[in-house]
Amino acid sequence: MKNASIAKIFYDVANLLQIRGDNIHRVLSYRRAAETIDELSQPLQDIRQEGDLEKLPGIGKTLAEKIVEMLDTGELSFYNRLAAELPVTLLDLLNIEGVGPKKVKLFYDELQITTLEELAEAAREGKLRELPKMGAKSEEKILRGIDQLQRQQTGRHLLGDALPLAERILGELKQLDGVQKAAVGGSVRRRKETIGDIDLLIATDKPEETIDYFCNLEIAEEVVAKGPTKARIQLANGLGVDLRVLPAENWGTLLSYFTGSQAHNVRLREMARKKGLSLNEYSFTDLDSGAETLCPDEQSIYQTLDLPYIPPVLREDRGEIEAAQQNDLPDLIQKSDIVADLHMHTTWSDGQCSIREMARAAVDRGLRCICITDHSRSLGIANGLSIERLKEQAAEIKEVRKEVEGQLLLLHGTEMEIKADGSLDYPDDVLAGLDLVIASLHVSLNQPRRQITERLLKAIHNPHVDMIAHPTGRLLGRRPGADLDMEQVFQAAASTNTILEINASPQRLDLNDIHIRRAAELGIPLSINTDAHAIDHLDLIDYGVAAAQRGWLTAGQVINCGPLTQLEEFQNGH
DNA sequence: TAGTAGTGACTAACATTTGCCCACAAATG
Repeated sequence: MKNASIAKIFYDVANLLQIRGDNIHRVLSYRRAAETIDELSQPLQDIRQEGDLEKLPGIGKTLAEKIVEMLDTGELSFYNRLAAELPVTLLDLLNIEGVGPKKVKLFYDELQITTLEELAEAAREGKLRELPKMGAKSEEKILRGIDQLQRQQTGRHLLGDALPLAERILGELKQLDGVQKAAVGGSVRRRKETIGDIDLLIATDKPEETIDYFCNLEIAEEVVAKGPTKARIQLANGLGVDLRVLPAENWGTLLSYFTGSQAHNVRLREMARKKGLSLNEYSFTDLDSGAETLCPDEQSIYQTLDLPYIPPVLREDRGEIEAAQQNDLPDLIQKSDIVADLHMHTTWSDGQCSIREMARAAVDRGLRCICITDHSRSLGIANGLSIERLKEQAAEIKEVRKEVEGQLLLLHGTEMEIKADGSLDYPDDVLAGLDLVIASLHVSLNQPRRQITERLLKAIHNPHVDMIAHPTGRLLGRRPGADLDMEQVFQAAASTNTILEINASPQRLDLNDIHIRRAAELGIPLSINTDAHAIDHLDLIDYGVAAAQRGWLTAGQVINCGPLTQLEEFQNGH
């Protein structure tokens, strides 16, 4: 049984217990365990074999036993008992905006409602308004919520879509009279690969005008909530946008609160309480005297808690608080550290620009080195290069190289197919003539775990292969990526000193943050590349850098960081 | 339920706003 399925069952158990009205600590325990499992980089089966299940945070004797049961039998008897008691379709109702465990229980107890359809019907017939604490407005809201759910508009959105949108809206609000500070918060500020909604923060002395303006934005399809300090709108694409407005004196606490993550905030607030303080989005309050301390910036919050500043990308309660306490936070890689982009395409295969155009664009962006890596012959759909055309391309690269000499190191490589049978697309003697060989999986990504893992390991062990691009092949929100045994992949990459790519394309971000961190722990060389198919794509490097930061990387762990010596040393070693 | 105490019991819980119905549930980080 896979980690994700086990986590799902724990989430379901937590929700069923909550609907049943069970002890909240019990509920939170299951939820915490599910979150822990979701973030693991290794299969639970492996951890179990090491006997380390109970070492995982939030997992003790009872939950470890339940994990073992699921690994062995594929099911959980405790869950089955709960499911016999309460219909599992009740869990679907929790996905409706405005419906939580208490309402679900109310609908079930009073009207025997168990499914979305039954709830919608009861709402249309006006039965819900008869229930205590319900009314006509709640009924309408539930119908809207169900409609939205059925139009599939509640999923997560790509950071690559949300970030530009957030900055555009913020840019407009910044122009308003009275606005002193403005920022994007939430998971967008933390640069999570996907985001649930956009959070915007404004410090102003004219809150009412700001909120009115926000609620009347052209793109606002619906105003979901509107109060004196807070408003929420919904856009046509289903994306929710929250705005929180406070005076500038509350800026630090506001920004911190609205940046999250929730888990990080809870940790900070617990620490505050241990110091006899209460922390909220307005200030610190002394629990004895009631005296308030304002924080004009985030630094002063961490200072009050005796911590160094923790950058937003790390605020996930994945050990950053402990690291901060020991003054052991990583010196995170920055975009300015990147001097090379080692994976990009041209019109020779499926790119939109010539070698010359890509080279000039790289120079314009201050890069010192790029590698042209068009697709190989078997990827016909992308106009992959035959051996003959690869040689012709080498000649053109030689020409352009002269033009940019002194400004840019122009390398000639390939993004070579690892074919479905595990063989490589070019023979060794061809590979030997290239500056950099990237190997990639594009086809037959659905092969069973053992087969596709073996296929990738074979490529890693080929002495000519320098790098594996977008290792899992996932496309965010579209396909999950190959079912690889990542631990085996990491061990092989570590032993052969093969680079693993952090593909910066917002659709991929592959490796992900958790895998990045694990790979770096094992000393595997990493490379952040754009996989650009056009000049503009070179700018997507920001997303790759953000992913690397979320994986706790320093510049020293990334091969395409300056000076170029790191790269040269690597090449000499291969 | 997990963790810490010390082998059966106790404690742990962040803090807010909004909507909507009339005191609370849901949602936000």
